[in-house]
Amino acid sequence: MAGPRVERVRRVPYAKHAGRRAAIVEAAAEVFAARGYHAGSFQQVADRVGMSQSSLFHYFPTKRDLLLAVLERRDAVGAMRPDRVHASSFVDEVLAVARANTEIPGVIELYATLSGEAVTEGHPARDYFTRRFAGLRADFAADFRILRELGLLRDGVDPDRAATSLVGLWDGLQLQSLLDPRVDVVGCLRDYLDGILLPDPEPA
Amino acid sequence: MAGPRVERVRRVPYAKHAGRRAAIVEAAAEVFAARGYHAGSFQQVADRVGMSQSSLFHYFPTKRDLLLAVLERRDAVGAMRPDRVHASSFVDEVLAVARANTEIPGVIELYATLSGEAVTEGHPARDYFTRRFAGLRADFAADFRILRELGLLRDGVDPDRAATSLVGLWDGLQLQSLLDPRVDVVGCLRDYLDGILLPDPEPA
DNA sequence: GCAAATTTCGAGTGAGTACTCGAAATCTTT
DNA sequence: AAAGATTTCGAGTACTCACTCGAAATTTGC
Repeated sequence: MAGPRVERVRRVPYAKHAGRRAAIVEAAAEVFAARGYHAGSFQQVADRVGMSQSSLFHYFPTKRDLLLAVLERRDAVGAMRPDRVHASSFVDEVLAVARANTEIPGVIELYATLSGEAVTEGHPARDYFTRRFAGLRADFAADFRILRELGLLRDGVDPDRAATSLVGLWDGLQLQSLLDPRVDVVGCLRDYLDGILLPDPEPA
Repeated sequence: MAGPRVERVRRVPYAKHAGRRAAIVEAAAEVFAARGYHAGSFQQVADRVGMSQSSLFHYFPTKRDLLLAVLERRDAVGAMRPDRVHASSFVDEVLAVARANTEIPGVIELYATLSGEAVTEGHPARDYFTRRFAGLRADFAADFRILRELGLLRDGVDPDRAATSLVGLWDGLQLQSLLDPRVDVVGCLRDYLDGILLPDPEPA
């Protein structure tokens, strides 16, 4: 009797696949950062990565898929929090991330450009940014609650509102810094945090 | 002898002109607010105002011109500061403007959408937003300096940095509020101002 | 009421868009 | 090396874009 008909499904895609895909996502991130989602085109991404437009469609069937891949990758990269060990405090950690963002070119542009576009009708990244902002607010609110437990939060400061403000301030400062590099994102963030937090009790 | 050849230049355009133009600008503001500059089209504006696309070109020779007219109009409308008389303080005035923006639909969308797009390469509104942010920072910095003179600014608060932060916070909060209406723009702004200003000295 | 200026529009134009398709080239496994 | 799967690309599709042009309809000044 004949063996069972086996659907041969490729388990490992060709070796090139992952590398090509990564190159495309990176090129797309650059294009979207510089021109925005709507104004950036498949052709521009193809040119930058050195492939034909139709080859791109082999990896990403729609422009929307390409955008979502870009956002996913950024999350993955951003998840590697810098120097959590060396950060001596919550403030240090926030400022370290802010400083890292200003130093890696393209990150701020990407988020500033896309978050603005994302509020338009039916934009594919709208959901992503809604979740992202909500997540950041929740994370910071939790941090502030812990700080309050530790007696490090100034009286009368509401953790949820402070979290919302911190996220807003951060984003707004980054946008300004794109139009005028003299804007000091890190300095202003430090001012804000200094204003709502109490100094560490000096070890006698 | 014949009279001098007079170049007849129309001084007053046809009566319809101003009204039509205003209607177009308003329709364009709605389109740009909902879809952004690049994604919004002449056709959409024409449909909304009930004219043919080619008629629009009679009033605005390029899309860029239309965008600049929209931004100019918003400045003109915004220049009518609400209730400067009834504002009992700097804080009240800022919060009144913030509240007004949240209540007039379309204003926040327009600025959030366009300011994000404006940081992209060669965007026609880039210059506008650069100037606008710089102007707001200068205005608020001047206000904070006056408040310091009056002894109403908390010690250690730098007027310039506070102005930059206020503008950033305001913008960032508005963006968040578009994606989640529960975000309390006015409340967070009040929190911030309360944090850097001193309470009025009670009249004994 | 008449001539001139303005306003309106239908019908394009060329360029660019996301995306499809079929077949050639390349890679993997056997 | 042969067979099968994957990757690549050239050519094309249907569509939308900002914008042009020439001529008809309308408004204005006289």
